[in-house]
Amino acid sequence: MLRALADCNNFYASCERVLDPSLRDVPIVVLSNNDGCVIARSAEAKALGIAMGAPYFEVRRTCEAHGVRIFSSNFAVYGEFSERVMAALTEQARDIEVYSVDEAFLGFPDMPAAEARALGLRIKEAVLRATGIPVSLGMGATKVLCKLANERAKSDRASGGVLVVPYDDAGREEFLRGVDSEDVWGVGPGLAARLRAHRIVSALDLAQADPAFVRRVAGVVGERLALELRGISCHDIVEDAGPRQSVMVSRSFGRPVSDAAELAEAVAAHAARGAEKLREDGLVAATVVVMLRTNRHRLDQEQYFADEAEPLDPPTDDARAICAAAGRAFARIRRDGYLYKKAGVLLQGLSSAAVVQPGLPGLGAPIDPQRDRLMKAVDALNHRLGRDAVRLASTGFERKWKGKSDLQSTPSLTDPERLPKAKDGPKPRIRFHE
DNA sequence: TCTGGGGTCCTAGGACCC
DNA sequence: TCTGGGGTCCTAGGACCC
Repeated sequence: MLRALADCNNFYASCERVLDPSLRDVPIVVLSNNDGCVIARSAEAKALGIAMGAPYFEVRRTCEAHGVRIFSSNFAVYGEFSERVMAALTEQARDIEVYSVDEAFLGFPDMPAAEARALGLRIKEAVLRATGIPVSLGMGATKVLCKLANERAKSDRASGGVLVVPYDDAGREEFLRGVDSEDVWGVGPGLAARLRAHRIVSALDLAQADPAFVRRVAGVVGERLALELRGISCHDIVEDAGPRQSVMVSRSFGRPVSDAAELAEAVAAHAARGAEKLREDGLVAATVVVMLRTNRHRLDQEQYFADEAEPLDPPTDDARAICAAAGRAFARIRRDGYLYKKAGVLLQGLSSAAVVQPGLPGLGAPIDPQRDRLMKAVDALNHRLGRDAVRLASTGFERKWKGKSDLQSTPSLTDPERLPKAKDGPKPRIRFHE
C-alpha cells in the first residue's frame, strides 16, 4: 500500500505568517513557554544558524542583529491551524492518522506507485489553498520510509516538496545509501551506538542486516525499523489511536521558587488543570504523581529531583480530590533549602469515567451526582468566561511563579474574524483558552 | 540573569498464582 | 552441596518522539 507523511513546514512560524502576511520573507522564531527556548524557525531564521531548541538568551543577539521577529508560543492558535490542516488532509486520503500537531500519515490502498508524485503535489496544493500552511510530503511503502522521504523533500529544493521512495529494491537502496542510521525515525543516540558497535552505520546497513541479528542487538524496535527500511510495513496507519494513557501538566517557573506555599499553589494549579483535561476527555485517573525539580543547568546549586505517587481511590476527575491527593504527595517530597525550577503533575491509570458506575462492586465508591454537577458547572463557566474564571482557592490567585510570554502575536485574540478563513473549507470553530 | 512541555512503547524484574 | 516451572500482572525506568 502506498503511504505518505504530510508534515507542515516550520509549523508554528508558518502559523504566525498566515496571521500576518507581511511577515513573508522575514525571519521568524517562536519560543517555548517562559520564552525559554527556540521551538520553531522560519527558513530565513534557520539560515542564520539559529538552532532548534537553543536557549533564547543565547541567540538573542543574533536575532536582534538580523531583525528576526520573535513570538511567544500560542498553542491555542496553533491548535486551530492544526485542525484545519488535518481537515484538509482528510479530504485527500482514505486513511489518515494524525500523528502530531503538524503531521499526519496517509494511506492510499490501490494507488499505483507511478501516480504517487502527482498525487503528492495535488495534496500539497490543496492544503496550501485551504489553510495557507505549506506542507511537504514523503511517500513510499512504509512509515519509516515516508519519514525519511519527507526530510529529504524538505531539504532538497528540486523535489518541489514531494518525494517518493521507489518501490523496487535497487531504487530503494539507492535512496538509503549515505543516510546515517541515526537519521532514521526511531533511532536515537542509544540505539545508534548499539548499532555502530556491530558495524551498522548507515540506513542501508540496517536495511540489509539479518533481521534476527538486528533483533538481538537492537530489540524488537530495531528489527521493525530494519524491516520497514526494506519496504515491509510493521507500523500500520492507525486512524483511531484510542484513549490516552496519561495526562501531564508541568511548567517551569519564571524565577527560582523556594517558598513552600508558592510551590504548593503551583502543584495545586497543575493538578486542577490536569483534572480539567480528564473531564474534557471523559476520563478518570487512579494515580496522581507530583514532580519537583531544581534547575539542572545550575551546576553550582544543590540539585533535587523527586517524583511521588499518591493513589486516587476511587479513580476520579474531581479537581478537589486530585488537588488534595497531590497535596499529600507534595508534602512528602518537598524539602527546604532548594531553589525549585519546575513543578509538575502526572495523572495515570486512566479509564473511562462512564465505566465507574454507581453501586457496582469493585469499581470504587458510587459517583456523587452533586459532585459531578459541580464540576460540570465549573467547566461551563470557565468555557464561557475564560480559563480559571472559577478555580479552587488552593491553586492561588497571584501565581507569582508564572513565567513571561509577552511576545504573543495575538495575546487576547477573541475575535474569530481575525483568523483568515479557509477559502473552500468549513468555517472552523474557534476556541481560545488563554 | 535567562535553558519547554507532553506524550508513547518496550523491557526487565518482582509479586503472585497454580 | 545441588533451588520446580511456567504463567500473568504490575511497575519503574529507559529510549525515543514531536
